[in-house]
Amino acid sequence: MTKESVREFNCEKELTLALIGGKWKMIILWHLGKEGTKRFGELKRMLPKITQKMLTKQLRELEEDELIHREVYRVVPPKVEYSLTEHGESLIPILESMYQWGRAYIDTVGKEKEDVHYSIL
Amino acid sequence: MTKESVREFNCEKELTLALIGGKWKMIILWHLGKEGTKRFGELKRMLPKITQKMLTKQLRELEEDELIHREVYRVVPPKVEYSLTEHGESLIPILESMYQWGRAYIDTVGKEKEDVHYSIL
DNA sequence: CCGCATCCCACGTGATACTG
DNA sequence: CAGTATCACGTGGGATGCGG
Repeated sequence: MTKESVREFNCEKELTLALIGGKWKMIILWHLGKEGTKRFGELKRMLPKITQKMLTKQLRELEEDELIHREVYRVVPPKVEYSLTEHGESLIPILESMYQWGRAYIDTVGKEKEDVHYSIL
Repeated sequence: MTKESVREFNCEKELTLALIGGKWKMIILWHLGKEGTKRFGELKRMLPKITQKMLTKQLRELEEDELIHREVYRVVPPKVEYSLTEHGESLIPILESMYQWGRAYIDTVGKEKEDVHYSIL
């Protein structure tokens, strides 16, 4: 992830998956895409169940991969804003497709299987 | 995954991610989508680095999620064929998008960062 | 307000050997 | 040929507390 790392994949789509596959990454990108620039605390409030450590980690990785931009304002109290980069923006249509595919899947498969429940928080 | 399970997600796209997120699932779906029905052994040969156990596990989960169909022929030696279901087919365009996004990403970001290497096997 | 350090556990994945 | 069964391990992720 940092210096001199090598990422191996069977196919380019696995690279894509690796970049958005973190537990909170898609939803972070989603919020930044739909609502624009957000402060750290705002994101934290939007994702009630995330811990500070995880939010920080996911944001750092997204930044490292150049999907989001991190703007630090040297003031007290500290203020940090996050926004999508061009690469991040270009990912939104894919997330949109995944969102719609998921909805359709629940509507059909979700109904027939009483033993599996999909809970959207 | 099996009986009386509950899957929790922040959003529908996380469900989609959960279904294709296994280490070998996308590439299995990809091959079945591009080349049609395949036998167990054929898939194994296409994914040289996968173990039998993992191939079996990924196939079982894909079947459980109704993305692929498993056809068993009661003959000796055994013969089992796998193919995409309708749900599986409908996923291919998304995989296609992810493939193309990954290619574009490597072409731009991949060039500028000498310290990270993306190796497509 | 934002982030780092530490400890810890669960789970996904892998290596290997055996079977109808 | 197409699977099970066992054992083992790394790491992604969670809880908690400190720091500038």
